[in-house]
Amino acid sequence: MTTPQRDKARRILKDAKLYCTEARIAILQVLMQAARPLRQDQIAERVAGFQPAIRGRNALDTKNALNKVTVYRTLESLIEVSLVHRAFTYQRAWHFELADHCTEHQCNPHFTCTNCGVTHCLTDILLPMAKVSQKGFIVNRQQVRLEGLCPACA
Amino acid sequence: MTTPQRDKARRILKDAKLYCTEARIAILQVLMQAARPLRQDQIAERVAGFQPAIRGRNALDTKNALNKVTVYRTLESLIEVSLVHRAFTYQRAWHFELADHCTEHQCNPHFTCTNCGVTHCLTDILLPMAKVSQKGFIVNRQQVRLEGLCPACA
DNA sequence: CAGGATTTGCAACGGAGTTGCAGATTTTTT
DNA sequence: AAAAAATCTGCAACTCCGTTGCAAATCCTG
Repeated sequence: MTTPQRDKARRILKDAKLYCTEARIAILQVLMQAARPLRQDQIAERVAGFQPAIRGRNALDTKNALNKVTVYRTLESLIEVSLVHRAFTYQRAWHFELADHCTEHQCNPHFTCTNCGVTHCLTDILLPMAKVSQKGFIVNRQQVRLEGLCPACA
Repeated sequence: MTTPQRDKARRILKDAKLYCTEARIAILQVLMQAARPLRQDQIAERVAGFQPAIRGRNALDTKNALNKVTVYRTLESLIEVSLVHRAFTYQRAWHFELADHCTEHQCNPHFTCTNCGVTHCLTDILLPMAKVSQKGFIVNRQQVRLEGLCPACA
């Protein structure tokens, strides 16, 4: 099975010097298609819906799902090579997204709707970096979290 | 036992229409004395060191400590009346501080040292509120998280 | 395609937040 | 001041999620 997107995922992984495993390819594709940061379980869920069956011990499983530990470690490896990063939300579980529009230093604000709970990455804003005048602090990273109502719930 | 600070704590609780319990008084005092956001266990630890013994089932306990559930619910009640709020850190456990310098809408950035792990509330800065131009988002709250090296570790 | 390097799944653990409930405290009423 | 009502506290037990150990499966390289 080969599709343009799948090939792209493979290339990305190759460039990052990571094994091209089905799990990584699938998760990367899910993130490429995602419009917003996703939780691990949401990622697993979407992977399960994928066409090319993930070959693994449970390949024949109707759900075709990845183990949560696998998702966890896969994301870990993707984060390590800076392809993915954790979004910074009001919710308890971590959210993940491609590190596309963001630098290590600063990334777009993450907005969480207090009504529906969905988190969005607001790619059109970037707050200025904080200028810390207090003695001796060295800031390496800044993240902004917003809370309110999303268009659908407002 | 009565001290100015203790009396102040009582008054605050009274004004907030909360029962003046030993747990609330003690925790409020700990937060008033704290220079930075604290985790629940840190709060419990400090309460345990307090002079006026917390009268409770375990009053004679050498540790004179509060149950974590009590700390949890006490903080919850203090948050509900806006006396306290959760700081927004890079660590997994929540941190609490008096809602002194902050409004519900916007609070000072929280800085976490990547070396020693300590979190500070940088009271001298306030980033402008994000202007969300994306269609239809209503922002009610903004929080900023900073990461880097604190003066002691730099 | 064999063999070593990595990854995956399972099971089991860990930290931190939560809940139910009975008994203890605080406040209010009498 | 005592009794009643309202609220809190501690205990035990649970949930959610992230994390680790280890053996089996998969991926890459020669």
